[in-house]
Amino acid sequence: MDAPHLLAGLNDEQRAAVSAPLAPTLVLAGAGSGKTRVLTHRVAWLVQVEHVSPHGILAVTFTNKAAGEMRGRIESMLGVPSAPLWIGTFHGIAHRLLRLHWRETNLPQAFQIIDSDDQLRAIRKIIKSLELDESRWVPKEVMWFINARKDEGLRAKDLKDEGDPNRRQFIKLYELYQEQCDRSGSVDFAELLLRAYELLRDRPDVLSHYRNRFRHVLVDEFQDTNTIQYDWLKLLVGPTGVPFAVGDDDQSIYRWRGAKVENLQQYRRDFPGVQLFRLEQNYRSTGNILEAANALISNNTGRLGKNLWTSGERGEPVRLYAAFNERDEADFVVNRVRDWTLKGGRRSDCAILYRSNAQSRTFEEALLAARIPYRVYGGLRFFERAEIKDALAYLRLIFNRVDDASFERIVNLPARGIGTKTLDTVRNYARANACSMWQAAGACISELGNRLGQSLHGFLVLIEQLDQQTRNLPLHEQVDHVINATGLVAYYKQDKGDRGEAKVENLEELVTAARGFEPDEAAQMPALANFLSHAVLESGEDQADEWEDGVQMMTLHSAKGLEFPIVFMCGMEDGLFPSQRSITDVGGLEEERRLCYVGTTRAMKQLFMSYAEQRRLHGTDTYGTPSRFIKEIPPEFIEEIRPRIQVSRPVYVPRSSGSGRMEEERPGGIRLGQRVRHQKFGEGVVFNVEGDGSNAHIQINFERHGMKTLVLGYANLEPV
DNA sequence: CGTGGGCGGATTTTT
DNA sequence: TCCGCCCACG
Repeated sequence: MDAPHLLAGLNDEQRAAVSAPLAPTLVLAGAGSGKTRVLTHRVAWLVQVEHVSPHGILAVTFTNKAAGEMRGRIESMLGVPSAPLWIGTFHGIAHRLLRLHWRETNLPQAFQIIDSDDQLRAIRKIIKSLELDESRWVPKEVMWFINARKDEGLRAKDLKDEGDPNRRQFIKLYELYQEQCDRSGSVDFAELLLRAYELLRDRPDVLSHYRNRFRHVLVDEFQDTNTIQYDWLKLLVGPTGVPFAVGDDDQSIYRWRGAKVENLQQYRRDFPGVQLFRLEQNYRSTGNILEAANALISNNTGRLGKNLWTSGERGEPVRLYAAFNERDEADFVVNRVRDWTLKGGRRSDCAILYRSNAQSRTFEEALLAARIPYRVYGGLRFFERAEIKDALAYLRLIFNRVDDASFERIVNLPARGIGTKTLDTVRNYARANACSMWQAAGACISELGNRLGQSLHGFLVLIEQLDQQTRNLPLHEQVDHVINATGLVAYYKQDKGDRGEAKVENLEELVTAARGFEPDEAAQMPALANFLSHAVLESGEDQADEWEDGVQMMTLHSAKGLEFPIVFMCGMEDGLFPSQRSITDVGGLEEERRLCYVGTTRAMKQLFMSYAEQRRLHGTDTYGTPSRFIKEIPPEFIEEIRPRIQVSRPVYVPRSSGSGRMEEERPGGIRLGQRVRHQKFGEGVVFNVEGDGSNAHIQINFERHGMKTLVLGYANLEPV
């Protein structure tokens, strides 16, 4: 039993994990320790050394990107197509199971996946139809409630209201929403997982079939699994399966959406004697960066324990910049990018990481002004665009008439004289008769007036015709026909300027996407249905231009799994990062710290951290203190580029651009943070100053009277 | 039926 | 400040 090429180039720990005996395994893989390598080599090992049939291997990831990467690497390693292996995301695998077993899970064969946007619309519609106040029953919160329960494996009937009328209403909404989904054959993301779990739980025949088939189950990013995903895995693996889990408790940053780091511990309990491997040698970052990261994360409690090390050089210290405000911070970053590119570096070697998307704007402006190309991750993706979703809605309705959400979306798009009144009639009929909008529309035509009835009838005929005309066409011609015959293309052509043009281009791109689409043979379904599911499950590339060499900008969350020679971690201020909302609870704070750890370990050669003393947030100036995470990094790893001069700075009068760094003291020595006394309001703290000289407006937080804005010249303030 | 102004809200994101 | 949503108006 040897396959030297499979173990060549691996370190001892990696080799041990790859060639581990066929028993439950856990690989704790630190950042940059070659986790994906171990996973892919393990698959190759199973096939080539242990002679496991690829047919018996299931590999699960969280993102399509990770799944695609793994598939590619495995194919090139095995030298054969990886089709017999099941490699996919949790949702993708669950989807495949449901397609194969729709009968056993009481789904219509034509069931459609809906994305969170559609889900929110559906929930909003239900809240409206109950005539509930949307400000009290916030659709987003209801959605969050439903998804969180599904992620815990709970149906509405499993929930008790505990005498809480609020909770009772939420449960009711959950129930109604699910009924609505079942009626229209829609399955949301959480439902995919829950149904797939119930399928295995309730159907012993199905369960034993898959247990026999998939003896080897490999899971990536195990720390990100939620309850239902873990329960599903456990069920599938059963007493005889061989699970191989890879994860890093220090990189668990999705607790807020149901991920349970505890699953790592639970796994060790559920599979006693699990073989544990630690990958601690880091191949990515310099010594300084690594030690800074280690020091930071050591502040967390309950870690499984792991210390990254590198045999590489110490490298440069972490550089810390105390910016004056967010524009100064952006200028600083731009200048460092310039330094790098002047030395011949690529712009795409540089990554600007921030806590929240809103922070990207300042950097975009600065980069734009400096004419440095950049790419922002996290925008709208292809299949999420309105025009694409419109076209898909037509296709979905053609495929599945009872899809009410799609019906409502396009019944009057482009406008064909079907207004609120007509729709109300149809909706009422549908509700009264517990039928679909489609059926209701057919029944309502006669009772509507001549004109309205005609319009509605026209729509029904249109859909029927499209179905007839396109039924036997290849997928891309089907799409092409639909976007033209419905008038969608013509409709968007009218849109003013570039926007209309871009939308039409996108619609044409949809045809191209359909042409290049390769159906999933295993799922045994019509190409159109397969394409529609694909569109939801893989919402497509970001809109940004990939081909251009640009500075990369993204949130800390989306940076996970990536690496860059130069990393800027910006907005390192308490309240921003860690975010205000997480500061009050320990678990939240520890998760933010892990996020900081993730950011830190993205850097290969240089890491810059910056914070702004003054920042415009939600339209008002705020004054922050440096993030507590900065203080958790021992000073020997940090070099301050411009040390802060004093704790409470003299008031600064902003000049026209962020370049000015002049500091002025105001008459009367008023500084931010200064305690002052006012004749009428008593004592308070200077919170903000805007404007010049004695005309300046000062915002003071008074102890007894709260926040007041006063004019300096008249306020007669006395420093305390 | 489409647009503009007023209003409230404002982490993180994948599927 | 900025964005998205709702309603009122043309």
